[in-house]
Amino acid sequence: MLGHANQPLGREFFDRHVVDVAPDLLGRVLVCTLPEGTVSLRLTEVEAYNGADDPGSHAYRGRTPRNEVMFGPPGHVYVYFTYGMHFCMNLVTDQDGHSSAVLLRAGEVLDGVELARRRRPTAGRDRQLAQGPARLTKALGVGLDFNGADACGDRLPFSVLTGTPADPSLIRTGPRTGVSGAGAATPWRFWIDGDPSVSPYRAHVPKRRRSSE
DNA sequence: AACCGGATCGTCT
DNA sequence: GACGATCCGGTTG
Repeated sequence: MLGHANQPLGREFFDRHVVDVAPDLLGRVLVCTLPEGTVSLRLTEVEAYNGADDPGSHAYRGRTPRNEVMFGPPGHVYVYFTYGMHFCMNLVTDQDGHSSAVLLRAGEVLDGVELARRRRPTAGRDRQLAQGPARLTKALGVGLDFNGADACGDRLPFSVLTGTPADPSLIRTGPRTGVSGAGAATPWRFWIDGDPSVSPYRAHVPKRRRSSE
């Protein structure tokens, strides 16, 4: 039954509450096909961001040109640029008008390991190719130009396949990485326990102000 | 393995 | 004008 394991996920998959979609994405296969070739990966770590009630979300303070896509229909890709050099990628969830999305934090590269390694020459082991949200986008070849792209249907470059959903008993949850303030407490980070491609947990550490002495 | 600082710029205050 | 949903290379234990 191999064919059954790789059906594309339709828009209805994403048209649910972000906290339901996020763990359900674990084990799914994200495919990115560009002129240079295809890289696919099995999602192993994600984070839920729920715009309306979530102080950690980019959308919390309302609609801006950057977060526009989060407010649109589900199944689309929200890409943002951060730290002056990195891109991170989300899949928009919930109905049109809501502003929630799932940040893709890590994955295991399945197809296109060679291409991914060309894009990430500093990676050590293969498991590190997409270990971390900015590493994941780099391995896939994703930049700001794909903000707003549709991840459902037959359109390139993205599709999300059913893959083999993670065994629910292996799914762990915890606080989100890099989120400070009230939103930090909510355990909306999901990962597959024991998977080697899951990025090591780092608690948010506010940058210290240099004291005057 | 853990910790530190530098890189680098769009976004919002 | 400050800082971020980060990564990397260096150093120290």
